Amino acid sequence: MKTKTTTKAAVELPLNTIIDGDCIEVMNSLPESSVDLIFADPPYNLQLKGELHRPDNSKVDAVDDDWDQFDSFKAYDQFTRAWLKAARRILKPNGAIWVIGSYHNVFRMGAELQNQGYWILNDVVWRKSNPMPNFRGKRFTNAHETMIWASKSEGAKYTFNYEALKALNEGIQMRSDWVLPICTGHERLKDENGDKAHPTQKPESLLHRVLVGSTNPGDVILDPFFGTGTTGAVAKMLGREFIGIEREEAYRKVAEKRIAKVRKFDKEALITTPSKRAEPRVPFGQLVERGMLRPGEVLTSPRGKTAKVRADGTLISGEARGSIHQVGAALESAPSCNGWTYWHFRQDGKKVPIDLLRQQIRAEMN
Amino acid sequence: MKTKTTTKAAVELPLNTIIDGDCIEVMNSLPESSVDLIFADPPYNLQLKGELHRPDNSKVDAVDDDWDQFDSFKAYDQFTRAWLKAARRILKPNGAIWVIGSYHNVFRMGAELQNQGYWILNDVVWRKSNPMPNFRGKRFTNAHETMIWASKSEGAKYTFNYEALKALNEGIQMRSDWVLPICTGHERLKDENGDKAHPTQKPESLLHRVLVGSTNPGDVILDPFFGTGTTGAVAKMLGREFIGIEREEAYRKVAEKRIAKVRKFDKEALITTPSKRAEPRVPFGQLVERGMLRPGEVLTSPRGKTAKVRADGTLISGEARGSIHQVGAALESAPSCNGWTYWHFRQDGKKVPIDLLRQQIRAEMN
DNA sequence: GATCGCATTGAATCGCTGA
DNA sequence: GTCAGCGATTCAATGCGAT
Repeated sequence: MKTKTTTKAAVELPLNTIIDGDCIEVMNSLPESSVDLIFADPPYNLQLKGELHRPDNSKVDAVDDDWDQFDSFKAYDQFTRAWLKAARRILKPNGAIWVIGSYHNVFRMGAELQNQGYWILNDVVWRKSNPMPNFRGKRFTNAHETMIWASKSEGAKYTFNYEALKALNEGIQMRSDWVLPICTGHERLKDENGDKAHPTQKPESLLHRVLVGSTNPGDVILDPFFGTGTTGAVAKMLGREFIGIEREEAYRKVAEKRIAKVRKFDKEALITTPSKRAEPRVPFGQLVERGMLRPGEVLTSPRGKTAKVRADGTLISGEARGSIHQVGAALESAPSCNGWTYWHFRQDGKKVPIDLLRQQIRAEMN
Repeated sequence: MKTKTTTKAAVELPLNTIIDGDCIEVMNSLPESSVDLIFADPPYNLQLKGELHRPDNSKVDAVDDDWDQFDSFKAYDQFTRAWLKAARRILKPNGAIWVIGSYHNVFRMGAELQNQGYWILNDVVWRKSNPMPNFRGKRFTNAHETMIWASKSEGAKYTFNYEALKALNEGIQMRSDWVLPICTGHERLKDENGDKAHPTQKPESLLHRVLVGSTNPGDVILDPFFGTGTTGAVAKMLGREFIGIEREEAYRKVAEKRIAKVRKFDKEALITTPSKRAEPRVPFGQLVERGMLRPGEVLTSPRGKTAKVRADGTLISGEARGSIHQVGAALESAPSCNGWTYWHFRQDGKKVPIDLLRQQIRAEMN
């Protein structure tokens, strides 16, 4: 059943295309539970009243000048509710969403995400290394934007490439604040007049980190506010599939040209540092069966506890007997214990963790 | 009229005291338009499930206090609406509010601030220099909290001491992200058992920046969730008046004792923001994210060894894979290797060390 | 006395798999 | 559906005791 859904979706989805239209209508036309990740950078300018929609998809009257602040928040909330709902329908159960915004709109998006049952995993701050200064000196330099990362629901098994992100950060786990420059220079797309093609083009570095961290090669990434296609460009580089939705023809044109020029990184470069959780399981008993450890042999802990190996791959130490993990936990009075790194054996006069033997077996398996 | 109000308030307000009671009731009993600034650190509504252990099996002492428990988002919203409304009534027309929270509650607070007509001036990110890591490797390190700074209404003449903040920041305009350490060491208040007196004590450096930036000497600052009184302590140091509201007797006692010890204008007691002029760390992965080096690109060593760049900022060369330093060391059979000077890339037909790219990034950051 | 190393700790929505 | 067992997982700072 699961396979069928996946296949069906893969066939029907308009992969690696930019769809013209209103993002809510387009998303509603796509099959449900078909997308791995959504990255959304919605408009937040309240002047764009004409782009707002009521929940029934009718357009809000743009000519109405009598809106007070409350009315405009209300309209913005309706718009937010509608597109987040459409987005949630097409997300796979283990899919996730990223939204980005500033203080003008991010609080309303965050609250609505929670209201709809999305489960917030982190809020991530994009700290701009070269923001525009506040010229009037009346406020703090607006030097960051906020992203929210959420799974479709509580308890969902979202993708998180912990080791790859840690590698990107030179061995230290990635934090919720990312220091990256804004999009300038030759990366910044220009129109035929030489003006910037899009007012809020996001840097590719931002998407690189998002996609390396929360998708796998081959995943389908949808961007309902595609703009000039940063999401698509980075997805293509990284060997992911994308679907873009954009209603402005000028943006679609720029994006298409841009993505056509992008070259996918070669396969070897796309393989990132794997998670240990994904490695094949090796029962401790196999070390005994293979004679790497002999029944009766004594294992030691870092702090000098000892246990004896038994023929069935269990350990015995005083009253405690059981798996390498159980006996380790019992001796340390700990809630749990990783026996693979806890127990050591003697090799060439040195104490070596038994995990080394497991690694040997795993190497043979490849 | 304005003068009269101010005088009246000054007479009636219970300045520099900690009031016992529910903050909503107490605020409703105070005269309207009488307070210059409100700083609020409300319960975050954390929803913790089981216990959490560090990798060394020690147990994390989590925030599981009764005052942080709410039945639902609806209940939390109701609470938020009520205290923000009470706060707004007692604010002077040109007064302002700061609230602080995490992704669990800050979106709901921000949206409600806007709904009530407060006017958001900035969201400010407190980037913690020493946050608690993510122990299970399932998310990003939760390394920041968010503050929202808002005036009572649009167009109000709020206080902003631009020059003072610029001076605090070594002559550079203050940004919306502040790097400050969490509250530890001697500043962290302990109870009679030597345990932390409050689970979420804020650092004085944070309040110092808030009060220097958005109040003047003599201003009245109210904190409806006073806790152990960081707001009061810093207000006293800086020659401001405070009003604290706190319903837990234990916290009030600690706060009173603490504030009694504080000396006004004691230069030595003033918190100097640590000026970190050390060279910022630049992970190699950032060169890849930023497109300065592309996945698949080949780096060379002075003696002709080669390695390929991968998307997660690691290198691969034959069997060796890992950081620029690890792979360099492996190829040279050396105990260590500075990958920044060891590895070169081609630029204009010449071989250039990748350290040049790091220097470019650092130059941008200053 | 200075230095080194080890233990402690902080607003946290912190597994997965197979029987 | 539940439940038990395997086994993966941490950074910066402070403070204390040993050298």
